[in-house]
Amino acid sequence: MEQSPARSSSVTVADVAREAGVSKATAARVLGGYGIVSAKVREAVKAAASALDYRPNELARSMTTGRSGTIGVVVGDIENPFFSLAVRGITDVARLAGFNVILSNSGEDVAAEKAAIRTLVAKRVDGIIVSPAKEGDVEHLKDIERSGRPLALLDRSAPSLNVDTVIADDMQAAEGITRLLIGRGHRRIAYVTACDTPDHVFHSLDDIYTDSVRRRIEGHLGACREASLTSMEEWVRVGANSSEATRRIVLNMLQSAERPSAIIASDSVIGLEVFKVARELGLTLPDDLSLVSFHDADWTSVTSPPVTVVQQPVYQLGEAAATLLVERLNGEVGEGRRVVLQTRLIERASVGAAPSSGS
Amino acid sequence: MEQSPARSSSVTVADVAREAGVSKATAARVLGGYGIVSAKVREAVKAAASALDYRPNELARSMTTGRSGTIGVVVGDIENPFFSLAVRGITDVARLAGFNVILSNSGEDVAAEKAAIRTLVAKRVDGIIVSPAKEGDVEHLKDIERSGRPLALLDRSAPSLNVDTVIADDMQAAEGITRLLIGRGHRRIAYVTACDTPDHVFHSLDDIYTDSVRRRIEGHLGACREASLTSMEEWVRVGANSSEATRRIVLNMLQSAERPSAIIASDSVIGLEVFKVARELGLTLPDDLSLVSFHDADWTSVTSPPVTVVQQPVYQLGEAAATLLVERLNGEVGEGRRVVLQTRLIERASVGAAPSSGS
DNA sequence: TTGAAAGCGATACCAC
DNA sequence: GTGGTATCGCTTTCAA
Repeated sequence: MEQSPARSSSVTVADVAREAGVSKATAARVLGGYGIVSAKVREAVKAAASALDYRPNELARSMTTGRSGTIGVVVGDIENPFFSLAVRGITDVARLAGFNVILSNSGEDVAAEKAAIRTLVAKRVDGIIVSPAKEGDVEHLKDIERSGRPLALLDRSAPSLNVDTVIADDMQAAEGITRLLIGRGHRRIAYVTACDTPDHVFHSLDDIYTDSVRRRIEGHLGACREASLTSMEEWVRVGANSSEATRRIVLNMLQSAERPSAIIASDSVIGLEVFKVARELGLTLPDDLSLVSFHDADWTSVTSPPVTVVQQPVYQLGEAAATLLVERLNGEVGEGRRVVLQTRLIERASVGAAPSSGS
Repeated sequence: MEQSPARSSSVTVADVAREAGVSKATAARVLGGYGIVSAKVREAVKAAASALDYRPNELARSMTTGRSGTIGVVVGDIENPFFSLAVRGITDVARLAGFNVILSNSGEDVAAEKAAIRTLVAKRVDGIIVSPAKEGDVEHLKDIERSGRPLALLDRSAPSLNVDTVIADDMQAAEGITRLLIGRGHRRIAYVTACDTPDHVFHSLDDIYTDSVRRRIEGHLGACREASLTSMEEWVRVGANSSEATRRIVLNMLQSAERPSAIIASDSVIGLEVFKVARELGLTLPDDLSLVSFHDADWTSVTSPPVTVVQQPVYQLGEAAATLLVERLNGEVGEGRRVVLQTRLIERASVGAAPSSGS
């Protein structure tokens, strides 16, 4: 017992075959679970395998079969509850379908995303799911297709890519929020997002390279136009990509002479920061400031007041992306499919009427 | 351009070698970045490689070198902010050290954990980090060691395993909390944890198979004994492993005749549920109920009142585990090391004096 | 410095 | 049914 081989085992099919007194091919058949073998031989091989403590080498198997049983996932930040929930959806589906997941963080940086994908392809993953940092910069994603591997896009589409894509109806959601706010009398509505521009100022939609973010701003501005509100672009704030940056942006806005009466947060991490800053400044929600956030994060329902949010089907987003990918892996062919999941506005108590002093 | 090979590339070193007019071995040397090659030949090979759009096959490389450049991570639930933050710490360190991460969810189920580890070993990951579901059931973890791969334990130790382990000082943390509560006059202090027992009732410490949880309860009960409080075991509630279960347990306790005046939540997911139930029942924190939660989750600081928590160095826990593992991978040998990271009590406003009606 | 050839551990094709 | 053997793409002696 004591002398169990401390050295890496490396018991191979050949060893098992020898022990069982059969050929390597036969042993491989039972160990690999393919081909036809007599019951008697099968038992003998199995016995030999467990006696030797045989461990299959997936690497070798992958090399001959061409399938690694692994899918690669590249997201912006696994620490963000949005992505960790989506990843949970992906891993659940993957496991059920017999796949493992290699997870990479891009930090929303295209260079890192590129490197991650290069590695994933080198590792011969069977397929890849990515949440592209920039919809315009997708040459590396086309490479995936060229390598013959299926690709699925999560939460963000890329117009130039004809691949399976799963997104939420961000535009309608944003429209809905903005209409709600306008209906309550708000005119000075700020939109805060993590996406950044070179000069950290929003000029036009063309500045926004992250698809889901652009669709949201598009919906928001559309609803504004619809209500004949002009120059609302000035109220769009970009660059909230860390809690410090968000804090700075929000503080700045809220302390200026003409401060917004309502803020839309593009994700729950931003929403949380807005909530903190507002409280720090002694602003009362919703009397002094209205707040709506994307993503029904756990905390949004326990604050005082609880926060009105856009509930996104995050887990399902991951599930759907993984499902589409697995279907491709199982032979599905044809045009890239586009799945749009519905969001739902959950009205809580962070939205109130605009102060009458306004416009 | 149009006729770029749609078929899986499969440009191999042999192809590059041919194109460059050198031997396979030479081409492999420059492509693999090892051995000595003349500058001239190196350039020729590189040119040929990019002309052919050569993509290395890590699988084949791994098979000969024996290293896959991958580490496996098995956690209870990536969706839990505790683990997603720890995983972020792991992936950051791994990436810097040149490793990828294969992520598996065990769902705190030993069978799933076993299966995940089996797969990971089959895939020949270089090392594994796991947060064992049960400290007693670790035969499969010993297997990892037997396979010659380093193993590191995250957040939970296993006495029978002499491997690198990174944990927080849960026992002291729990002691601190309980002393604080007792000092404020509390006598009916409930402890709610996700860990379950066969009959869903806590009898003794031996029931608790998850190391970190046991250390916490141990600290808690120790502080109780210290203050001559007896039968505090009756106030320990197990089985809060889903929001529904937690809700049921907490509702039950809080609606009983003799309800606790303070609750300790073993993680932030439980803490959130306690908060929700308390509010639902119209209980005011901290007047009607005091609450302390483990894990300084984002929401704990924005509630009214904000919640007193044990701040755990979660990201650092992941970082440290990955660092220890990488060191092993780089040749470090010897006894398993044990790293204990300090926690810190963040006093906010969810703890108050016990109602005078008590004992 | 470069080349030829032997593995690594499985699968798969083709006879028997 | 079972066995022999080429093969996958790369690394790694060992000679030249």
